[in-house]
Amino acid sequence: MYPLLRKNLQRHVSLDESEYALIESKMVPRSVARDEHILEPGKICRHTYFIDQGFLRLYHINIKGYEKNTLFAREEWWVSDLYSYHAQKPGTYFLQALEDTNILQLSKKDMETLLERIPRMERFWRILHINAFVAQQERVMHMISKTAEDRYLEFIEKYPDAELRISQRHIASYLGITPEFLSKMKSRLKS
Amino acid sequence: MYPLLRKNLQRHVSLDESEYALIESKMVPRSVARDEHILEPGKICRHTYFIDQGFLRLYHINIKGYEKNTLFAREEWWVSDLYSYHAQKPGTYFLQALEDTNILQLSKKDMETLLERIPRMERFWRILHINAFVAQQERVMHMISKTAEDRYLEFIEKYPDAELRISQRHIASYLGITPEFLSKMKSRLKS
DNA sequence: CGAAAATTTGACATGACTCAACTGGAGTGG
DNA sequence: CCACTCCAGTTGAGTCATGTCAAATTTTCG
Repeated sequence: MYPLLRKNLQRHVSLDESEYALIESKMVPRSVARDEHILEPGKICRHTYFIDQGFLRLYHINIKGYEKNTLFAREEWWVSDLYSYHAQKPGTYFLQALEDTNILQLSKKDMETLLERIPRMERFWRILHINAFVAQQERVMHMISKTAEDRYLEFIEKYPDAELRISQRHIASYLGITPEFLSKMKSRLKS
Repeated sequence: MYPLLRKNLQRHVSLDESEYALIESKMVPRSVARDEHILEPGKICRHTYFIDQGFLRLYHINIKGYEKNTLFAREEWWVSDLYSYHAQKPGTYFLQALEDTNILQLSKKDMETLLERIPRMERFWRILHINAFVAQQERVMHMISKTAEDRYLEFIEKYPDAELRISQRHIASYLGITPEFLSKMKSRLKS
């Protein structure tokens, strides 16, 4: 049914057919138009999302009123406002589609069911969150020890298609710099 | 045996006596002198550590040769070079005691055993890593959207005892600024 | 007490931001 | 097919936040 989802699950755990079927039965497909918001601050994040096709950004608005991208998510990524989802309390993030996107959503309640009925799912989520934590930790490390230029170069190396799919101002916001400064950096790099 | 460990486990899962006993049997106490290193880059992180008493820092050395603190860990925290521990590949971090410290260490192999014999442990680690991820994500958010001064004020509010236990240059490194600049900021804040 | 390390202070340098003007597509409607 | 608007991106001048380096001072600890 959802080959990309299977592939993703198989990365970390092996499941039998009936387990796959159960998981797939809980995943609700949904299509989201470009620019549409899936999540807004103050609301409780009731689902976690698996991206089958497309591109999302998780962002917040800082004290000065600027949008700041916390995280991009592409095909085969899971995304949600994890605090809000886990605690079922109002969240702080926006989640928005940057392209027309197809997601599979899993409610908190169905997640609990899956965790009860398929114990290996605990393992899957544990590993997923370990990886997510490691990635965030690395990003913190880069923020505190690298210059904006290094961070940019690393970003385009790590996500080679990013410049095609994400506008420059979103990349700048992700890197923690202004779009103007990114533009200047790029022209400096070219020469 | 280890009341703090029990308290920590109870935060997220409920276990029976025999399960506690099994867990405690795998935790190996170890004391670490101030300034001693538990972990160094290039080595495989073979244990995860629970801090019973004391204070550690996880840090790395950046391209310019400066130490950069990625994370502080105090009593009741679990810490390791998570990537290295999980993948059992050479890591990139130093882990060092900032005070005389008592830790309980759990080897990767014993961890696997615990996960097999106490399925609820998967849940425990999943939740722990969700929380860790959320905390790191928040830190990234602060790095990209707040000034150094705001980050400092937030830091001392969040860790009121930090200034007593951690030297200023370590705090500066954690915040991503130089010790000199932190010093200037503090004198500005006083007036 | 004395040496080494941590912190403070100051002068100067630079990375990164702000604001405003300009350029150059990508739609949209006539 | 043109004129128009609307963004995103570029460029430049001036400014502010933070870094660098070196010297002075204080604290820590053997």
